[in-house]
Amino acid sequence: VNRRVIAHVDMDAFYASVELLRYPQLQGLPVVIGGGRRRGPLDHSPDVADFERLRNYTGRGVITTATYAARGFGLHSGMGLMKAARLCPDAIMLPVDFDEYRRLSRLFKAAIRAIAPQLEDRGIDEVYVDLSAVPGVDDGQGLKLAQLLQAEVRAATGLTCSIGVAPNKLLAKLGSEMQKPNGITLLMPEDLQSAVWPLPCRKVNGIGPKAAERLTAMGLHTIGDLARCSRDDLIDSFGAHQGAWLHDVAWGRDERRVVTQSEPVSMSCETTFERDLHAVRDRAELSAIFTRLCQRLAADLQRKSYVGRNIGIKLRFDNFSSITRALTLPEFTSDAAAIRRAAGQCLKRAPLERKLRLLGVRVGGLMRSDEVMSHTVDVAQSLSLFDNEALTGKR
DNA sequence: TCTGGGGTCCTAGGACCC
DNA sequence: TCTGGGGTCCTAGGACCC
Repeated sequence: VNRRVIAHVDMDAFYASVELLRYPQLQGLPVVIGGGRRRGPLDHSPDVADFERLRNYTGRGVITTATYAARGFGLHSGMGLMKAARLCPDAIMLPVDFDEYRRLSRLFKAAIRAIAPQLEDRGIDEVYVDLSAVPGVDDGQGLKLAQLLQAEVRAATGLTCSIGVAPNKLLAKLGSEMQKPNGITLLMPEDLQSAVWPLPCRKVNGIGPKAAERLTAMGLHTIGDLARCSRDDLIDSFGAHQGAWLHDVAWGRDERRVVTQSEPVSMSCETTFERDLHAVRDRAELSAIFTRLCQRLAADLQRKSYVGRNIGIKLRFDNFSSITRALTLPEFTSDAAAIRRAAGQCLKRAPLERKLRLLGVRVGGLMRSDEVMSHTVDVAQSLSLFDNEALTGKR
C-alpha cells in the first residue's frame, strides 16, 4: 500500500497580509479589511494618520480579514464592522482589493506548482498538494519539503503561510491550523491521540456551527469524545452518510483524492442594499439593481466562457431570512437579457410583503460555451444571423 | 443601525417515464 | 376497489467553506 503524503498550505491572514505588504507602515497595528469596494486611491506611502478608522464607518459590511494585531482586540472575519468599531474604534479599515489578492494568489500557487504539480485549489488563499510523487518525500523528508514550499512562497510573494503535512487531507488541514502563522505541522497516524483527539469537533472541516451544537448537546466536545462513540451510534444519530463520516474523522481516516482540476457548477452575483428596499415602494431602484446584477453575471459568464440554463434568484428579507427561486431554461445562455427575463419570472413566484435586504442572481447547470456547439442554443444563434439587423447591416 | 459575497454539496419531495 | 420499483430531472432549503 502506497501511503500518501498530503500537504495543506494556508496563507496567513491573506488579505490583511497583502495590504501590509503594500503599507508596511501598518505593520503591528490593528487593521481590518472589509466594507465597500474602494474609497478613493491612497497615496503611495500615506502616513498612518491618513488611513480610515473603524470608528467612522457606517454601513452593513463585515470584516473579511483581520490582522493578528486586530485579532488581539477580538476582531475576526465575519464580524459586522459596526460591532468591530465598538470593540476597537481606532482600528484601521481598508477596502478589499480582489484584483491584487488574486494576483498574489496566482503567484503563490505557481510557486507551489513548480515544486509539486498535484495541486488542488481551495479558494484564493489555500491549496492541498499531493506530495507523494515528489522526489525526496520518502521517510521524514516531509518537513524539508514543507520548508521548501514556505521559502518559495515567500520568495514569490513576500507572504508567509502555514502548512500541515499528513497522510490525508483531513489531517493536513487540521495540521496547517495548529501553528499559525508561518508554522509547519507534521501529523502522522500515531499522533492522532495526542494531537487530534484533544481538539474541539468544530475544528474539523465540515463540522460547522449546527453539527457542533448537536454534538455538544450529546456531550461530545472533542474529536476524542467522537472517537469513543461507536460507528453504529453515530449512524443512528446522524444518518448513514454523516454518521459514518464522523466516525472516520475521529479515527483520522480520509481517502479523498487531491483534485487537480474541476469545472464550476454555478456563478452568481448578489448585493446587500445600503437600506432595506420595498418591492413596491422602491420598485424602480430595485429593478435597476436587478438588471445590473444580471448584466454583471452575464459579463462574468462570457469572460470565463460559460453558459448555463438554470437561472435562479435569492432574496434576503429585513429579518435576515432568505428564499430562492429557480427555473430551468430549454437552452443554455449567457445573455444578460435572457437571464434578466428568467430571473424576472422567478421573482414573480416570490413573496414580496417584507422589505428586502439582499438580491442575488445565479446561473447554474453550467457548460463551457465552446462545448455547446451541437446544442440547440446555437441553432437559435445562427438563426439570429438571418434577422433583419444582420441582413441590412445595421449596428 | 448586528450579520458580505462567492461558492459546493446534500436532502427531500414531486413530476414524469419505463 | 387499491396500488411495484427504478431512474432522472427539477426545485427549495440548508449546512458549510473561503
